[in-house]
Amino acid sequence: MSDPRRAAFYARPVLEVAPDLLGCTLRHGRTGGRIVETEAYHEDEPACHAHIGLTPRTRTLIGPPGVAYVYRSYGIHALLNVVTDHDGVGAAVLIRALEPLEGIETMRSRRGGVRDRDLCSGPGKLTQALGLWLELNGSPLEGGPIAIEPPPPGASPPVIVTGGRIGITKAAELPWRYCDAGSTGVSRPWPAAMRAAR
DNA sequence: CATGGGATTGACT
DNA sequence: GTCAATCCCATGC
Repeated sequence: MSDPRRAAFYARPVLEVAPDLLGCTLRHGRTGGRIVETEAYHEDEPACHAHIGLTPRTRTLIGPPGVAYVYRSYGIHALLNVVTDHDGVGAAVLIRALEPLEGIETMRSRRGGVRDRDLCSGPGKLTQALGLWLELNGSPLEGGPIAIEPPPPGASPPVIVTGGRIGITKAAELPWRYCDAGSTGVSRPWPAAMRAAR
């Protein structure tokens, strides 16, 4: 099961889905990029929003898989997750970085003059570059405005390295961050295994 | 009803 | 390296 266009792709444990998304193409409108960094979150560990149970905020996260969970971070940024596992289990993959592929001019105008390599090199950056906002919370990833597709034919497969998750204070020791060591688009700081591989 | 804390980023020293 | 911006929502009184 490696085709994200099939619903069963998302109805799996989050630790399987998170690495499988590396190399796939994320699209919104005429903008899109190759997913090069993800993180897994699960209700059993305290860094996950769903750890506290069902609230208005966590309804999407705990609901059926295969939809987008978009929330506001630090009052400023929108962060994109894909919901995984079964209905009733709070688990999702945070999309942390892309390598820009399509609609680069549009991304540049939305991102205000940063270097091309920084257009999507962070979870808040990529939502801005793709024009993803909070209204897309709950959108299906099949037949909706957001699409995730398998790697294009001939694309080099991701070199997957893992590390601790970024920017959290709880359960940061879990190695649930997945990066493509072959990409320069990964957000800082790079995991130790990735620095060693370069 | 008041308060506090982020799954971040960009500007500045 | 430090730090402020900014707002939703969970929590506590």
